[in-house]
Amino acid sequence: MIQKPKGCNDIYGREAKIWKYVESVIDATMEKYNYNYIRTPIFESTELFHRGIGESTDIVTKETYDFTDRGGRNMTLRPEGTAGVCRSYVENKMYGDPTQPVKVYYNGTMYRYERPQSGRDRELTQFGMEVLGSDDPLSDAEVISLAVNIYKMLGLKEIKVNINSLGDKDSRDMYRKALIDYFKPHIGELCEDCQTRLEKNPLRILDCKVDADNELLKNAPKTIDYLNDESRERFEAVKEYLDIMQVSYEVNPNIVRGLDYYNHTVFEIEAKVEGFGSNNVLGGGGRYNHLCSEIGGPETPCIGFASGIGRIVLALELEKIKMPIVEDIDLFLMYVNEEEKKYAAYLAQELRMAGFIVDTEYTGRGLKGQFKQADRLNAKYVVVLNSEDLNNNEIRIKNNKTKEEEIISLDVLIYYLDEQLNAGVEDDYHECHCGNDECSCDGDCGGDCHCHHHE
RNA sequence: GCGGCGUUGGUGAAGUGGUUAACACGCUGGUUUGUGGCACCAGUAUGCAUGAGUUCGAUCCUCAUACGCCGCCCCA
Repeated sequence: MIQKPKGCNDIYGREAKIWKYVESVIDATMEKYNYNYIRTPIFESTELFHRGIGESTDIVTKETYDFTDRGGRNMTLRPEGTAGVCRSYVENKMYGDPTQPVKVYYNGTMYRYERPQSGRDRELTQFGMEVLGSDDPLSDAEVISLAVNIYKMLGLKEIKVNINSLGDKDSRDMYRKALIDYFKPHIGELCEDCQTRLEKNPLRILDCKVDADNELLKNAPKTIDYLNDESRERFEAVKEYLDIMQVSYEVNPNIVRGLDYYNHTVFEIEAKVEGFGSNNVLGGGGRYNHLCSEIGGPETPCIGFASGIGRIVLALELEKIKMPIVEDIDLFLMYVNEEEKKYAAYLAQELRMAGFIVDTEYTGRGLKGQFKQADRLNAKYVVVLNSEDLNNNEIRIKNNKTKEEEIISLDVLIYYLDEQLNAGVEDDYHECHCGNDECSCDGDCGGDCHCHHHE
């Protein structure tokens, strides 16, 4: 049997409906913040990622899907979204648009050649946003608040923002040096991995799980202490805007992010979810003021965020969060003989065009099997087509919940269905997903609740 | 890239070196020749991830490969 490639997934059925719902919330929230959808290629020149992300880490050298196309060009399946967006910004000269900054969001598949494990696939779907062309701390705060609000609109509770600042290039270099100086005399007390990290990527030692309880780590120099005045003021401004926007956060000096291109603000957002394990980070991002110039564009200050949709879907399911997913149909059309089947074909079309969700029988089941099928599909109404009725211009329609059957004129079928189906529409149709326990909208906000502003 | 464990019908799964691979759900048909969801009856894997080997004989033992889960590395 042909199997799907390692680390890839088929998403279908109920899970697919959850995905579409999550994506619809993302779209709606992005729209409110005035971020425009952008689609960039799934593969790009290998060079884009090498220059953008940096050669230093393992990431680019061995963890991407590289291939040579028939023209001999070196291509790479995108491992993340930011580089492609920056390339597009530069190539399309968006820096010339009068409406700076450029605010965009994407949602697409990324590819990483890694050994799959919990919460980590080779093909994954991420959404993210980027603000290109602003160094204003307000844009940092806005990106963070937007990310938080998407999670909240989805109904996730206990969202925690961890924020840190790496400072500008000077601050970062100073800090890196300070870290090496600090750890070097104690190198023997670190785990094996950290000993190699010391030269390669000293910042990551702070993230180490093995040495997490090591006193050495707890007393290590903090990025914040090495910020120069300008960087420090900038970080304070970001935090102030977050306060004003009523986004709660925690300064966590161990957040460093893996990539070279980050500076100033870096952050990760985690959710406390039962069953999520230690790997509970939903997404993260940061400021990257030099990436655009690195790939040949003008120096452009940017900030962005990215988050895996698969993990969000998993979190929603684990938390058993109610979602407005349609899992039933309006009407199931049943028939027995060929004449009735033909009428079913005609009627299904008519009703669908009139706006109803209609299904019928395609596998030759008997009437008994068709009733079972109607139940499996959660049909609200069933119709058993009958030649005699049809000759009398009549049709039997049965409420599949109350089991009451009525014989009505074919001419009023659409009107009848419309009336019946919309009768109970006032019921608890919308669940409020603002994520605020104190919310008083009682679900009548139509999914459009802004009550989290009153927290 | 390294390591541990796993893979049995549509599904959940039991099982054993030896002839018919349990049980349950589901599905199909019948009892009921066009109004079901109950009940009863019947049918439903020449097949136990794939390939090779050991053996008189392999789903079971060995090895390899693929995929999965979980760690490590790395984490965008």
